[in-house]
Formats: sequence, C-alpha cells, structure tokens
Amino acid sequence: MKGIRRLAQQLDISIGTVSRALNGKPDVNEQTRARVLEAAAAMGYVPNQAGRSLREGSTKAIGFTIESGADTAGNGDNFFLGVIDGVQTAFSRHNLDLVVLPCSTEEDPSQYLRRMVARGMVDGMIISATHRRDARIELLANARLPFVALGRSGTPGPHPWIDLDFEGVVNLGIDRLVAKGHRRIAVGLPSNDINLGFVFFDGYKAALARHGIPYDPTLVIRAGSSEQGGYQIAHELLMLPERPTAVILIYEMMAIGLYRRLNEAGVRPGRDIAVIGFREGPQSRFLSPPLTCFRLSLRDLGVALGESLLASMPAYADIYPQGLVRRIWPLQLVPGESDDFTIPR
Amino acid sequence: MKGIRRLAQQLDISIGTVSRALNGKPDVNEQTRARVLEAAAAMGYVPNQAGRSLREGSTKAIGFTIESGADTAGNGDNFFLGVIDGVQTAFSRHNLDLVVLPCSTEEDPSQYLRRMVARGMVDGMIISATHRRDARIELLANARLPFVALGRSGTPGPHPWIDLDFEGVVNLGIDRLVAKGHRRIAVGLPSNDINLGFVFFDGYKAALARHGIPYDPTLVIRAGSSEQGGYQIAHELLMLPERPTAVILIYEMMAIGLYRRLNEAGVRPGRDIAVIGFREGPQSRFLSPPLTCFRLSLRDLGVALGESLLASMPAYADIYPQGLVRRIWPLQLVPGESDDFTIPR
DNA sequence: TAGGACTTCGTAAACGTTTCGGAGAAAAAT
DNA sequence: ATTTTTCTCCGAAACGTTTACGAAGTCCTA
Repeated sequence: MKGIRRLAQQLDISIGTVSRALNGKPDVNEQTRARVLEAAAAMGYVPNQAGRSLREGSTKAIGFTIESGADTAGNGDNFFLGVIDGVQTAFSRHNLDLVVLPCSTEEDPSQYLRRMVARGMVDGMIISATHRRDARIELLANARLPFVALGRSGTPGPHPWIDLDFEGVVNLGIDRLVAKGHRRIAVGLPSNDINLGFVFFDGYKAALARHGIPYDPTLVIRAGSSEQGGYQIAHELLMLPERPTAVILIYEMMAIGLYRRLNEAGVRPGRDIAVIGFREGPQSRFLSPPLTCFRLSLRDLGVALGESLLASMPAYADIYPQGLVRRIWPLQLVPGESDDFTIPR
Repeated sequence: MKGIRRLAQQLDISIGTVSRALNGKPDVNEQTRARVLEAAAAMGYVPNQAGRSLREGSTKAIGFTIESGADTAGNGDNFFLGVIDGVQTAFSRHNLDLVVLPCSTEEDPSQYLRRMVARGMVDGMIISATHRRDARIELLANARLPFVALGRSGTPGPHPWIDLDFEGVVNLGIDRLVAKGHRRIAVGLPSNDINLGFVFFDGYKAALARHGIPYDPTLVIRAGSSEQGGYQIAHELLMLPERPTAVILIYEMMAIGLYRRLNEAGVRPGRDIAVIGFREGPQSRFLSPPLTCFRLSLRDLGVALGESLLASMPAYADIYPQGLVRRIWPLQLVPGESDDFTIPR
C-alpha cells in the first residue's frame, strides 16, 4: 500500500477525503484536514507526479531549452544561469518548477523539442537563441503548448517574446563613438544565423545612416561567438587597407580575443582604437582597459520571461491578464575605458 | 478518444496489441506490427509519459542538478554545458533523456533536491558541486534513487562519484614551479565549503611537504570563485610583507581579476610573478600572457559521468556491470606563458 | 414533525499506459 | 483423431491521483 491510499488507511478515512484535504478543497472538516496534513507531513507523503498529471492533464513544470555543448555557448559565462534563476523565482510563486532541457549538439533542436513536448513533461516552454526562421516556434504553436521565446524571430504568426534592446544599444554605442569623432566604425557579429545577429546588424546600419555615415561592408566581420571569434575579428580588421578607429562587438567575450590580437599588433584598445562590447560580463571590468558595455539584470529578465509565459497560459490568465507579451528589454551603459580613444577634429 | 486507444480503434485492434507492437514485444504478428507502426507514425502518436510512468514506476529521464544564479556559478556556463553534452550522449544510447534541475539561489539545495526526487520525475540523479558534508548524498541514498556525484565528498557511506584530479594538478603545478626555483608559492582557493577546495588545499600542502617547503598560512587566500575573487587574491598577496613569487589558482576565471590587479600594481604576470590556473577555459589562451593551466574534455567527462550512473542503476546492471564507480579524472598540462618567471639560483 | 439547506464524507470513474492470464485457432506431434 | 504446442490476440487489472455524484448526518425553518 503506497501513496495516498496508505495515508487514508492509516487515518481510517477515504482517499477522496485525504485528497481534498491536501488540496485545500472546501468540503472537508477543518479538524480532519489538520489530521491529514499532520499525518502527511509525518510520513513524508508527497503526491506522485505521474498519477497527478495523468489525472490532471498537466504537470506543474515548465521547460527551458538551451543548447548544450561548451563551444556553442554563445552567451558565455553565466548568462543562462542568471536568467534561469529569475525564471525560477517567477514560477516558484505558483508552485511551478523549472526544468532545463538541454538540446545536445548532436541533435536537431526542432526534433529534440518535438520529443520533449511529446513527452508531456511540461506545461509550457521557454526557448532561447531564436533563429531567423525558427521551426521550434511553429512547432510549439501547432502543439498549442504555451511558450515564450527569449529573442524575437522572423517566424510568422503571433507569439510572445522578450528580447534585448539591440537597437537601443547599438544606437547609443554609435552615438557615443560618433560624438568622439569616429566615422569608421566596425562591427563584430555572430557567424551563425541566430536572430540577434540580424537585429544588431540592422540597428548598426540604421544608426550609421542616421549620422550620415556611408555603410562599408568591409567593416562588418562575422565570426564565432567566442574569444576565438573576437581574435579573428581583430585579425581581419587589422588587415584592412584603411583600419577602423572603433569597433562594437555583439558578445563581450569577443573582447578578450580582440584585445589579445590587438595587443599582439601593438594596437592598444582604448588608446589606438575604441572598443565597445555588448553585454556586461563578469570579466568586463577586469579587462585592461575595462570594457565599455551594457548592463542588464539577468535575474529581472528571467522573472519577466517567466511572467510573460504565465500570461500566455490559460490557467493563469486571471492572475496575469496581459495576454500575449512582447517586450524589448532595456540595458544601461556601463562606461569603461575601452572607448576612450578620441579622434581629433 | 485519445492516445493509444484512438490508434487501436482506428486499426480495429485491441489496445494491448498496439502497445505490444509499439514496444517490440514478441507475441505480435509482424504484419500487424508493421500496420501499427505505420499508423502510429502517420498520426504522430507518442506515448503519454504520465500514463507510462504511472504504470511502469519509472520515467525515462535523469536529473542533473546545478545551482542557478550567475554569481554562484564558480565554473561558469561552459563547464556545465560541456559536461551536460557528454552526459546526454551517454544517455541517448539508451533512450534516456536528461533534464537539468537548477536549484535557485533562494532555496536550500537539499530541500530542492528532496522536492525533485519526490516529484518522481527522474529515475536517477547527477549532483554537482559537492560539499564537504553533503546532505544531498544522504538524501539520495535514503531515497534509494540511483545517483552519482560530480565531485567527491566527505559524506560517509559508499556512493559513486567522479572527480577531477586535483592532487595531480597541484602536484604537477608545484613541481613545475619548484623546478623554476620558486619556494614561496601562494594558492587561491574558494571561500565557500565546496569540497574541491579542501581537496586542492590538501594537495597543495602535500606537494609543498614533498619538496621540503614549509607551509605558510599567509600564502593561502580564500576568495569568491570569480574574477572578483582573483582580483582580491592578488590584492591580498600584494600586501604581504614578503610577496610570493608564484601563485596557483583553483578557478581559471580568477586569473582575469588577478591579472588586472597585478597590472595595476605594475607587477607583470609571467615576468614578475608566475601564475598557474586550474582548468583551461575558453579565455585562457587569449589572456596576456596566456595562462598555464590544465585541460580536460568536458564532453568525455560527461560521458563517463552518465555511464557511471547507468552502472549504478539496477535496470542497466547487465550492460554496465561495473557497479559502484569512483573515478579520478585526469587533466593535461597546457603550458602558457604565465609561469615563465624563473627564480635565478 | 416534515422538509429543506448545509456540512462532511465515501464511492467510483477517469486519465493512458503496460502486462498478466487466457482464449481461440492453427500447426504440429502423437 | 486426439493431444500438445505455437502463434496471435483480447480482456481486464493495475499504477496514484482528482473529482463528480450522491449519501448520510446535522441544523434550521416552517
């Protein structure tokens, strides 16, 4: 005899009453409810999830898919761990648990997601690293599973997302560089088709146009989202006939490799060339010179992500009545010394 | 009508036969099996996990708990993402899926683990960041849930683990430094009670003793497992009346902050002081000077971790008959230039 | 005192799956 | 021709939970 049945037998009550007592249903004597709760705590009873979700049709868990593999971790350091922490606090208020579903490098993300959805292990899903045209979004929409994307996408159809304010960042960054006299501003982008690369690129071109600076394709370098990528970016920039005076990077880890290559060439970041990174990482301020970059609270972002998922789940519609949420997440400039280089007029 | 019932009705077969056909049981006509498989694929049928695990008493999933929160992540994202990728490939051969269970910074890891185990969502568990005395180990042992720890622990009772070869690393590192004439060798350790800190410390003392170097407690600096921690370590070392000529760090990220503080003081890493880091990170070789550190394949480590868990699961005892696995994972020296500094005799 | 409203609880069905014990038929053995 | 074996399949039970429904009991009202 196990589970609720054992509890009921021990208390000499029917299992139905025990269940109602535990779940806070009204039609149960408060005295017996107290007895049940006490006995449950005493014997360490916890409801079996399989039984419950079979009956309920819902598990109290939300999935968060990321791509595993150390080298594919475009965001580096602790991006996901920070966001996840926020997501969790958003969910814990509703007794929802978070499970992270890492898609192996060996598997197609869509296939993986399909399997996980079919598994029926989660009531909702958060996907990250959205691509230009992301099959996962169509998949989730078809499966009618509530979801929210960390990162917008060009995939047609309405779906909720939260994305970082790439336009704002690149605008502010280029404004700042132009104010210091820069006109030849390079940009380091990811080489894969992750959507943020396109958004950043569009913002870059728009910002240049706004300042009347002609767009020069040779100043756009695409490379891996890693230190190695930054190294390569610097390498290619150094080989240009007319070297840029400033560079703006989409991943802060790129700065490490970029610094390295520049130093090798005797070009001092912050003095001979201005460098602006994107997201502030734990290392930004410990680089020499400290990297000028943009700050956001990963935890707050995670909370917002969790809440926007809740808003798109019918069961929580009364608590979060916003419906379909789309949100641009702001970042704050963190001035370093890497963009101190000023062009004399 | 849903699930297997619908499939059975459509094929005009009993649900039992459908189930047996799908699960490869012997007593089903190969012709009808083919029909079932085809129909299942056609209508995109996937077995409901709740129903299955309710009946089976087992879900086909393994849990991997880590601590979320950007600041608590001593190893950073790439470490776990790399290991997880390996774990996954080990499991995928047996159609097991991996779910990562991130323990929020707000919650006690033991309580969290208890909840997750009680949830009955996983058949086995991998825990990481083991502490000196880890309540989670006793918890899992009591719950009789198969598990393996990434990191040994002082917790009594036999349990399987895999841990990095800290002794080997610190031995090799100190041998190397001593061969270059160093006698005042500092060590940067984590400030929390994570077990690897103790193991590393013991190895440090043993290695010094082996070389007849007296142990000087002032050369042992404990700090946060981050860039900031490295900065602090350098800061404290610089304030010592007699400065060490070498320092060995337990986290490679510490090197970034350490470099920074040393540079601020005009002390050049690799020329005025020798620095050895522990695990090679993506940035090690892009630092100036490149960090001397130790390499391991995260993916292989993950595979080993997965297989040792399988070995402790009764259901897979025939495939992995090794039983309780305890393993020290070797690392390879990656020479950089950060320990080029040699003491003239 | 009869009847209604309310409270409290037990019974049983349902969720989707796997598996056990047989049943019927065909094939093989006697 | 009868028994035995083999091959397929069906029916039913079971996993642990929640909940709709109804039954008893109590209290109040007419």
